[in-house]
Amino acid sequence: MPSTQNPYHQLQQFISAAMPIDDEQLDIFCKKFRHKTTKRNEILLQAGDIAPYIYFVNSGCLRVFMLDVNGKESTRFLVTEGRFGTAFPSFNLQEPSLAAIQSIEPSDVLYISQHDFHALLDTFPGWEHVYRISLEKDYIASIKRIESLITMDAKQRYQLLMETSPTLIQRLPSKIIADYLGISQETLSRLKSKR
Amino acid sequence: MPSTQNPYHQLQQFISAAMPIDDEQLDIFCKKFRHKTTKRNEILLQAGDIAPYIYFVNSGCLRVFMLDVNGKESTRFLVTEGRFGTAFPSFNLQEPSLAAIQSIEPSDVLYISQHDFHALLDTFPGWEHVYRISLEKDYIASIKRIESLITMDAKQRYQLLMETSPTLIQRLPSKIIADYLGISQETLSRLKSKR
DNA sequence: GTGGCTTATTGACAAATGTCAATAATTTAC
DNA sequence: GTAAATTATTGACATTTGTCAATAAGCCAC
Repeated sequence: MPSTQNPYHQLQQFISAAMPIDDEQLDIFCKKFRHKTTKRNEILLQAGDIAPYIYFVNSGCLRVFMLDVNGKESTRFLVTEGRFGTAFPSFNLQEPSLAAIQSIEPSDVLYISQHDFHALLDTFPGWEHVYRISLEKDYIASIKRIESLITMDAKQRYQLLMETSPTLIQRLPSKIIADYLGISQETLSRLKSKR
Repeated sequence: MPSTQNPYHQLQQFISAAMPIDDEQLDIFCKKFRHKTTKRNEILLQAGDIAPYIYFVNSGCLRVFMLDVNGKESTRFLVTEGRFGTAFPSFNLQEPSLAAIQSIEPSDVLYISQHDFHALLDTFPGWEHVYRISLEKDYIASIKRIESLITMDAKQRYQLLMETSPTLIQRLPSKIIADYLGISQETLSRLKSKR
């Protein structure tokens, strides 16, 4: 696994594929990120705190989830290898987060503070462009999720997820898949058994 | 109503408040947009077509909605005065749209092609920044909508909408509010009567 | 490897929401 | 202003999904 040798390898690939940048600048860019490995189920952000960091996942999986007063969890977002993720409303607006962040697998991540992240936008002319494109993609993904939630029933949403992200379903415990789909664990279990 | 005198007035306000720009440049910017008034229920984009335009609403209200095989409509997005809106995935990726766009009130709008819109990003240095900030806001709004859909029941979602957008509820037919909340018209009617 | 904890499955039932139909109220178009 | 169309409400019932509980299966830590 490359990340054990150079934790910045994947981020370097990501950035240099997205915008023209020379090696020296790329190094300066990446060094703004710090490196961390996490344990299974480690909490990276408590609900109620202000999200200080955005993460880039080298390996593993982060989960952004909410916990209601009855203890019911709802997974808002899942972040796997090669992707950025955080509790976005909190990170962006620097207000207390409704959601917590947890690494559901032992993970290898880079992270950068909100201040440094925004400083990159000023320092690297191409970065605002790359970030904007990335926002467009994330926004489209969230629109598609809204569509599925308002137009599909539980079974259709599960089938859609099987088509679009079969690896997620294999990889994650089904209680988390159920949370993500907005249905109960029992309903998901029944969907799976009844064809 | 200012828009009857100068249809660009509101867009000028919007842009000059968001980025430093002199009057001449502002004029060049705004003239990339064309002006149109719509009739009630006029369809601006058919589902299946590629969204050519993004709209800026001077007055009235646009609705981005999906229609399933059984004729059930689901409202994905509502766009009111002073806001940009389109069938975003289609406009951005230039692929056929799952959603249609309709002006549910007689409306006064500006519109610009995808090509011209992106050309503005190159021509006006500040515009990429303003657009990025706007994307962040829209993305956050969509995350909050996902949260409400996966954590709240119909009554809670309706109460939330009453708190955050009371004017929308007054202004739009309740069948559209119901579509937007992802519930049936009858369920919404019952929620309203039962306190 | 074993014990203990977490997760998954299944059943019985309850609650929420949808569907269909009939009627009432409202709005629109002319 | 009036007729026609659309929208809203309400009832009866069906369906979906959730909840609780019991058990089974899987997995993790030591």
